[in-house]
Amino acid sequence: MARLSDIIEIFLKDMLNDMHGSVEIQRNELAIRFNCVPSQINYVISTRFTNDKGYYVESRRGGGGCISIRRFNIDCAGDYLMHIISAIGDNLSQHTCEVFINNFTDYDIIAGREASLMRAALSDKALVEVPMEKRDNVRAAMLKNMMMSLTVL
Amino acid sequence: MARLSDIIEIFLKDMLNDMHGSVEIQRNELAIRFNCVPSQINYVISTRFTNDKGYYVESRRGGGGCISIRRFNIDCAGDYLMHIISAIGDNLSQHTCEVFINNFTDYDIIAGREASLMRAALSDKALVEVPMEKRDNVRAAMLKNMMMSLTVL
DNA sequence: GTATAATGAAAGTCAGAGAAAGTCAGATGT
DNA sequence: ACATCTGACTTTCTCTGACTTTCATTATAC
Repeated sequence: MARLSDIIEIFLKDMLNDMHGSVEIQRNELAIRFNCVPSQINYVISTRFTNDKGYYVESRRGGGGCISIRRFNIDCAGDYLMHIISAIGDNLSQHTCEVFINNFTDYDIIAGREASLMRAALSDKALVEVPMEKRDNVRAAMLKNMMMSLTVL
Repeated sequence: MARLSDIIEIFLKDMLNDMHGSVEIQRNELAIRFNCVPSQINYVISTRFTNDKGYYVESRRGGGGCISIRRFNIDCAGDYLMHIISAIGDNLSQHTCEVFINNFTDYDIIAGREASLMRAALSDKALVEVPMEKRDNVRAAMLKNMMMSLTVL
């Protein structure tokens, strides 16, 4: 929507695509371009370009400082998947699942319909009959299992 | 007669028709337009745009937040799917799921990868933590939910 | 000439304000 | 009785500004 954060996020992601997954920006410059306070840039980065969304961010302060954003290179989807699978713990909230699934689509590991299927399977609605205290546990097992099934194909 | 909820319901459904089954609204804006409290919108949505009436509702809070309503696509692959969905009972063994999934692939309703995702999600392995007596029940809910999600896009 | 101090130009942090939507119990209407 | 409506309160997300930290460059001291 008209959220500044979303606009900046898209701007940076487009930039990343153009630059093959690695950009360097100046915080103040970007803030001026989008007519906001510099710390807004930090907000966008810390909410949208986190480590577990597949980004690596570095920065340098002082004169001529800058922020560099790199996207993990996942040319081998299988490796990435295995990495994720092992990183998934034993409990996953519906919300955390969403984050994972969105990443997978961002990285073209799964298609839109596949994402809907996964969301549908993992939703609280589908799992309503599973006792609360087991639900996040079941979700973790399901997500792992589903991701596994993709590495085989 | 002419209850506000009905008026808002009709308004939203007209909007859905105009927008090919998918709208985004702002709760407060709508409340102002109909001169009611914002929570009235929640009431309308929760009573009229439920999942089993064929709608998907999502929302985002915070500045620039919104509510999005999508209608299942009942005409395309929909009729057949809806038929299938209603044919699925309340209990499904892993084996029965297999049969369904194989049928879906045979009739080109789902692709190969989609089938493996579904098998993975519905397998006994993924659902091992779900108590035995609930498992077939959960499976039915999951399969229905997954098939539903396909009718949207 | 080298070492240190001062200056300025970045980026970082964090708490708080603001802007939505969600919840729920109770009042009201039919 | 049941559906509808309201308002107070909660939660989540976004945005801002004051203040801090870090770095590079330039000026000063020896």
